[in-house]
Parts: sequence; C-alpha cells; structure tokens
Amino acid sequence: MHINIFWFRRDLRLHDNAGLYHALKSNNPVLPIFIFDTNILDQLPQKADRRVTFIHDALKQMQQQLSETGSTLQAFHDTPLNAFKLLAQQYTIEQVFTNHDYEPYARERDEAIAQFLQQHNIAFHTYKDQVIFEKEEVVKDDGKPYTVFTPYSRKWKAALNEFYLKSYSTEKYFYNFYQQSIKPVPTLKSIGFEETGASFPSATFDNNIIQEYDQRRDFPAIAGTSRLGVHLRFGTISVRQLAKQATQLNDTFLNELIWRDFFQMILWHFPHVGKGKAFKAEYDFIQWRNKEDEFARWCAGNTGYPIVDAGMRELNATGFMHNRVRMITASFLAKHLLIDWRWGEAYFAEKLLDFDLASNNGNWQWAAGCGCDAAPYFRIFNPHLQTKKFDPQLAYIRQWVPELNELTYPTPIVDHEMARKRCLETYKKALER
DNA sequence: TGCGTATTGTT
DNA sequence: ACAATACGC
Repeated sequence: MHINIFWFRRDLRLHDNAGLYHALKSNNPVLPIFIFDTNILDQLPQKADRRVTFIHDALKQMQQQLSETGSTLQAFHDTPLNAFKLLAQQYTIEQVFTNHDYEPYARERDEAIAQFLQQHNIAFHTYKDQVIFEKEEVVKDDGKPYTVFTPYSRKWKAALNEFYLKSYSTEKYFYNFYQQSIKPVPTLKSIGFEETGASFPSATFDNNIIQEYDQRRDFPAIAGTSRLGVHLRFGTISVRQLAKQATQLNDTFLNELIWRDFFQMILWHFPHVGKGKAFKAEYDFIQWRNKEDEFARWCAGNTGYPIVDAGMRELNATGFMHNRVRMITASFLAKHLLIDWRWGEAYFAEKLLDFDLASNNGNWQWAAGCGCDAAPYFRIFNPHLQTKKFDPQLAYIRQWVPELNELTYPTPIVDHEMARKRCLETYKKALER
C-alpha cells in the first residue's frame, strides 16, 4: 500500500495548514509525523525546557484530534535523516509534504532530506504556511529584496487580498488520514527532558486586545499585547486567521505581523545574519567591552536600573518579556554596557518561550543599530525616561523588583551619562574607518 | 519605536 | 518659568 507523509515542524495544528491541506487532497492516505530532532534538542542546555513542553503539549492535542479520525501521529526522537530512513523501510512512500522553514539550519536539513527522498524516488512538496508573503513575493520594482521596513510594508499591504488570508479547510479531507491504531507521543522523560509545569498563554485571540493594541501595547504593567508569539512560533494558530482579524481591527497590530514577515524575508535573502554577522558589516568593527561580570548582572536582572532588572527577571521567571522592555534591555546591553549584541541574542534565544530566530535576530540587530532599518546608533534609550513614559506608576517594576524601596538595591552598574558618551565614541570610532 | 540641549514662543 | 520646537548625535 502506498502512503504519503505530512511532516509537522513549526505548524503544529490540523486546521488551516497549507502543506497538510495539499497532502490530504492527494491520492494516498496521509501519515502525519513529527520528529524530535536530536540535532536541535541535544544542543539545549536545560533538561527542563518550556518550549519542549509546549511542543509536547501541542502534539498530544493533535494526537487527540487525530484519534477521532482513526489515525495517529507518528513521532520520532532522532535525526530527520534517520527518521526518514526508518519510514522508508517501514512504508511504501510516494510523496512527502511539508511547510517552508526559512532558517539556515532548516534549509540545510530540508536540502538533505530532499536529496534522500529523490534517491528513493519519493516526491517532496513544500508550501508557504507560516507567513503571509515569503521570499520574493514582496520585492522592490527592480526585483531586489527590501531592506527598509516602511516601503516593504506599503508594498505588502498593496499586495494583500482575500486570497492570501483564505483558510485551508483541511477538515473536508480528514477521511484521508492513514488509518492505524494510536501510537502514543513519547513522554518528555523518554526524550531526555523534564516536565516544567509551565502554563502557556491561550491560543484564542482576544479581539479587544487587538483593537486597542496601538493604545496599550507600550505599557508593560497592563495586558495590552496579544501574547500570541509562541503560537505563531510553533504554528498552534494560523497567521492567516490572525492577519485577517488584524486587517479589520488594528493597523498597528497588522504592522507587527508584517515585521515578522519582514524578518523572515531578510533571513531568507541574507542568511549570514543568522550566522553571527551584522547586517551592516561595518558594525562588526565595534570594540565591544564584553565584561563577563557585567553580562552576568544583566542576565540576572541585577544592573541597578530597575526597568532593566524587571525585564530580565520577568524573562528568567516566565520565559516571556514585554516587547517595550525587550527594546530597553537590549539597548542597555549593547549601548550602555557595550556588550556584543550576539551575547544578548543568545541569552534571549535560550530563555524566550516565543523565541524565533528571524525575529530575535532582526530585533537585536535593530536595537544594536547594525540591522536593516535599524535604530541609528545615536539613539540610546534612557532607562529613566523610558520608565517615566511607559511605567510611570512603577507598577511593572514593583511586580518584578519588590525590593526597590529598600536601601539594599544595588547602585547602577554604570552611570547613564558616562555610558551614553562612551557608546557614541565607541560606535563613532568603529564607523569612521 | 530617542535623547539632550539650545532656541524660540508664551504667560 | 516653562512648553514647544529644532537639531546634532
């Protein structure tokens, strides 16, 4: 019996899934698979990882839904290549379907799998699913990719129509899942991880939050942001459904989704940014101070700047940090402390539940000034003024830095005015070359 | 989705 | 005295 395979990666949902839709419409029964990729998991420093827990929860939920169709998810804990070798021994596979992934590692992985499948005479079909526009779909009139957000977003909006927001109604074809008895999702323990007891934001989006997003998003003390980052990251919501709401409810929120497409597009066209290079090469001449002890204090939320410390403590405690505070803490690391932005990028990558390489890298490069359409290097956030503007009652700070009023609060790690001047001089020196 | 400072305008 | 604006960094 011939089967087709659908390979889940960062699209962990059965509804409105482009690749799954095409798989289910195909001529053969569809076996859904997921691979706990040891190339990735073996690099993770912690055995208790909220993201692995999140993926595990999402798989169990899909497994439940699949059991109602008489099918089952087949999960592997292996390298993708080994998993496909096993599958090719066990089944007669005609076609494999999956969705695009734009990260450097994913591109290498998918090229290797494509080669393996070709050798075994198995067709490999891939689809756009996690963004509205990808690759060359929104480019300048000369065919080159945009590197500045605003003109990109204009072209993006001009190109948008109902077609790009339409749901893929997979449900009509659920009868075409490969029928077999349930294969339980491996336990976290069996793949070398521990339960984290983490609770996750809901995947249902609140229209009121989206509607008032532009008014409320900058205040970390209030619930003004969607908290949907993790669901976009792992595909537990559909970006098409969310973008459709955004077009109707709030242009500022829609812009955030466009930033996400923008950074995925940048990573696709300029993969070196995902391999430790500044988008603007001249910024790699900056003489970072890279003081290990100062980095440790930043990580721990112990800089003596309450807004910075609150943000880092929120991150350490929850795996989340409010976006306004991400900008403040990132600017502080790169500009006040003159620590290589890549150290901060790596720390966020380790800690953020919603970590996404393209957005994390793009935003760190933005904060450090070396990215496309970046904050100019002389734009240095003043933590005190940022606090006055965005947490005037100190409600957010007090939540994460309860000892603020005690005499024991550490003195600032660095004087703002001195650090500001030092930053301007250091950047200027590097860019004058 | 900047800050800090000088200058101009208003009372 | 202080708010609004302009401008270099």
